[in-house]
Amino acid sequence: MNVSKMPTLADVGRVAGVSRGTVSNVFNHPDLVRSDLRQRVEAAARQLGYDGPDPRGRVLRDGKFHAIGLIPPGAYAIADMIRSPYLRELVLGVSLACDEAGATLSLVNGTDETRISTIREALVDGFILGHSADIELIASLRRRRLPFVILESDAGPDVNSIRIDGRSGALAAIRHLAALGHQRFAILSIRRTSGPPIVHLPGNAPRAISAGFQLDHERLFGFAQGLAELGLSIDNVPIIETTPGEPSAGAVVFDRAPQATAILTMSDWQAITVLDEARRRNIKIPEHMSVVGFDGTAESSRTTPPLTTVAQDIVGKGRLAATMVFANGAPNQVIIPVELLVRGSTTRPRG
Amino acid sequence: MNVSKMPTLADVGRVAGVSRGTVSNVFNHPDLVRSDLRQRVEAAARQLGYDGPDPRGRVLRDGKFHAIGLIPPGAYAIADMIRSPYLRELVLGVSLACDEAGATLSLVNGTDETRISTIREALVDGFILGHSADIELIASLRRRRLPFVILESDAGPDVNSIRIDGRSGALAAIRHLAALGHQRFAILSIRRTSGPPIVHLPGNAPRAISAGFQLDHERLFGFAQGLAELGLSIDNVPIIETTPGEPSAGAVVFDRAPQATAILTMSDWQAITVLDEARRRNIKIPEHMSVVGFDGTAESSRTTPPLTTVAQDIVGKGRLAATMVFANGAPNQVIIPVELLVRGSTTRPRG
DNA sequence: ACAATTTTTTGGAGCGCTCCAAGTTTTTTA
DNA sequence: TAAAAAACTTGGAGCGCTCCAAAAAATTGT
Repeated sequence: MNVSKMPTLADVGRVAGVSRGTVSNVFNHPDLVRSDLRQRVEAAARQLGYDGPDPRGRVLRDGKFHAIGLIPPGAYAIADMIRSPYLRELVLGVSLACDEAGATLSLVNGTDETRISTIREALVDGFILGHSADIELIASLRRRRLPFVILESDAGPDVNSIRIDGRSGALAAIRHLAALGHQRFAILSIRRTSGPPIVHLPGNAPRAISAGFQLDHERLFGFAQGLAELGLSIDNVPIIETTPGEPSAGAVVFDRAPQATAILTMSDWQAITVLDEARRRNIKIPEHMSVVGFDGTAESSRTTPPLTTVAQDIVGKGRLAATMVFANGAPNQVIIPVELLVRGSTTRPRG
Repeated sequence: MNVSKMPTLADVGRVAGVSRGTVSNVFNHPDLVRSDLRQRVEAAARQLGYDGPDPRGRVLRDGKFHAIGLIPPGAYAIADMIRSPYLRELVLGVSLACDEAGATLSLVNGTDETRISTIREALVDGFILGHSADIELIASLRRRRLPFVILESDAGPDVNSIRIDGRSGALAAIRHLAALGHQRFAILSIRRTSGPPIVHLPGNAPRAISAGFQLDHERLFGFAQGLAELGLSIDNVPIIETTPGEPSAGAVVFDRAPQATAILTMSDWQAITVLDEARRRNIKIPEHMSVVGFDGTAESSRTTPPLTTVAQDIVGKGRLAATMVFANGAPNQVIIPVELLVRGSTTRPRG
């Protein structure tokens, strides 16, 4: 369309009768330029339709993009980012820190296959990596030699990571249910790969629930500990792995674990699907079934009934992650505390 | 941290004993390079820890960022992007098109004040502008001479825009309610500035509802037309302007327009707040009150009851917008059709 | 009025890359 | 085997910018 080349600093300088450097100063350090010259330059810029230094040149010269890349977990790229209440708040936190730092937030897209090349070419100064941190991804991040932070996945002492204390949270959830008198549980865990829910019922020993995220393992460990305090074994608790956002998660748990009086989940998102399914089946929550979420998202307080959930400061986590990337300091592993919010979705079991 | 400079094409060339150009070819046009040389170069790259051409250099040379900037409407920047069901689907659509084009999606942040400078400096090849297209913003987009598309706001024949046929949608909504026998309506419109809901009751003439978005005006026009067909004037219908996401929208409409039997909204998001408030007040939807949403978001089908709503292809709109930016062709104004989805939130009025 | 000091302006260097015309080597053809 | 054709490699140019040391201009002090 626009065949006419964009004017450059040099063009403006030529028209104003000053050097490139002075024009640059007018835009970047106006206080260094005498005011009459400054006005001449500004007039020339206006005349040429020059709107300030082109970011392309600046990028090369400064070596900085002033942008941060957010790599979503899982295979669904930005779709999940949008659909998951947890990820939404995370994005919000990251974006707030970016705002404050005058940086831009780039959503790094692509499937598992293209993601590595995307990482190599993304126009960012650092990355925040969602919770599916596989070896190859981390290797490619290292090669790029940019600061990065991994969430909910500990990649060792030489890598920045931020995690919640998922184990304590899970433990607190079980203790809360135990105190209410629950004895029969079901757990909704996260399936890493796509596909229908995977159902692990007691007796299907040995149960291979090792393919998930580190996030799950930690929480399952907490559940196991809590169950042990009750004299129960997690091996006798049905565990159902569902893909994030899988709408049938609720249906599967009601169908396959009908004896449970309380359902523990890995996210508010999952818990919400359970609530939805319960409504569909006319199962009253919490009277017929207690449900515990995870994350403490804004959504969790708006459901009917409001969710009892293991809350974390998600926005703060996103903020902190971005801040760590910007700071680019020594590797650090942060653990964020969690808090069990007891709300309306849990009560004593019937009967 | 990393004091050692990153290796460059030239460094790799030096080690491999070839020229810069050949190394560049190895990474960008490997078929042009004899295989023995290619392997030598690859070995040298590996040895130096060179992970491919630095995007910074490429940006300047190619003049392209391969990225698109999404400027959210309103003052809340990315927060709204995350909270609004409509914007979420829009982001999804844009991101899908970006994926296909191998481009990155940048969320252009900043408040109204900083947005102009952000536009000047964003590392993108074009913009998609949410529905709050003010003159100054458009002027600054023009100055940058990058392709851009405006959504839900017609800025004239020399600017790309995509809009839904909001008037027809609004008309269809009224006709549907009229066919059910409704006579008394209330309208939830969108307040452009922040603050509590603004209530326009009949009699408060002249009603100054002119400060909103073009989006609203069109729909209000459609409502007015439909009301006229019923022999009614929109001047006798309460109109309440609420900020997007305002949780009290529902409360205000029930308090201030108690005589209505049907509530028309500008978004599913608003309609959902009405549903929430109704539940809180034990007002049965649709038995006690009919509610119509706008947008046809995924959320609208999951509410209880599912929303009757004026649906548009939001994901497709985002996709199209991105495609138009990438194509950078002659200015074009697209109007997307809408479809009234009649679901559970509307029925004949009581009595 | 002139030197010393301060303020302002200049233009070379270089950020890392890719294109491309020209040069070099290898392969094919007669 | 030499010339013609094809395949491959080279390195200069230049993308637009900002830094910075040095030059130039303006101001101050005596």
